[in-house]
Amino acid sequence: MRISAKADYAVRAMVELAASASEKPVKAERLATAQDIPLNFLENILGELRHAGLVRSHRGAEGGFRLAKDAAEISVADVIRAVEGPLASVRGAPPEESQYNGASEALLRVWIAVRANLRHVVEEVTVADVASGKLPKSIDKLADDPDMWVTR
Amino acid sequence: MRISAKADYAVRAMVELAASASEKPVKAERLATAQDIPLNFLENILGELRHAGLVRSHRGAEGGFRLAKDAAEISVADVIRAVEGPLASVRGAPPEESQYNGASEALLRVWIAVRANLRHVVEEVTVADVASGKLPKSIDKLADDPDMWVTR
DNA sequence: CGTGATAGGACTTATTGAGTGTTAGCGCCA
DNA sequence: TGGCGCTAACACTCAATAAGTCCTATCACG
Repeated sequence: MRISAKADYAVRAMVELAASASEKPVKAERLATAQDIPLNFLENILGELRHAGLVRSHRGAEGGFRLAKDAAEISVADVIRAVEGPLASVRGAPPEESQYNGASEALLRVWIAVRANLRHVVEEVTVADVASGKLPKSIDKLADDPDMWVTR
Repeated sequence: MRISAKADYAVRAMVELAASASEKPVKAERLATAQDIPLNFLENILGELRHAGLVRSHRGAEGGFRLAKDAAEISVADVIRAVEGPLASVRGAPPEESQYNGASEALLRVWIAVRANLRHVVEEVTVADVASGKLPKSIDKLADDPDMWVTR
């Protein structure tokens, strides 16, 4: 039920990369200062993103990172999965692996529904959407409800 | 993005309490065996639920726990908040407290949308719903999509 | 008054988030 | 062509939190 710092940083770094979209690689340090992320921690994250095939890296003086594919092809969910593993796990494992006895049998369906709603958001929004500031209509609609801006 | 063991256990304990709905209090040990929860950890959780005013406890030979109010008046969100604090935080703080620079400005709206969709599920489902196995239609609809049952 | 139950800490242990330091590869330039 | 400054890559530490255990006081009822 919480979005980790790692996931937040990873998405922000990807968005920044998308915004600096040229053929020249972007240095990790520039990403760090632009998005206010601890540099060393960011390098860790970039390593995982590279491992997942979301970014390409280049060493040397003119080195840095660039997106491995078009920003519009990368969803927020892809980024989160790359650094955090599966979305919406229960006790660290996929919901369907848990055993629910008797009275709480229906709880599994609740967790599945939570996951479904979560996916609807993060799978639909792409890195390019965030970078351009233009979110899909259905997402904007959710975020426009003033009730959702209060902490409860 | 994960449901903690504590939250899962707490909801299951509440559901079990709702299902054993008589005037007699239910002993912690019975809840533990029925829902397969470590007894000592469960006692911790029940303490927090009591503190939040969701359950009433009774000591002594005929003691145990019972719901403090009607099961239909208690949402899953209430239970989770009692043991975990606010739903859907970003880096441990409410999303609206984070600062998003430049390119990632729209990201805040994404996290708000995530929170909104999360709330729609857990605020709507009550402990009574789960105990009876009859979830609200909108939730059932989400859980019926076979796509949502695969881990991705 | 004694049995059986909750109350509620204090105390391990494991996991993971967060951050640091070191190593090794690349490209330029002398 | 050989070294030097730049970069990513990787291994590692530290801290916080989650998960689970254990112990002792306290209370209620028969």
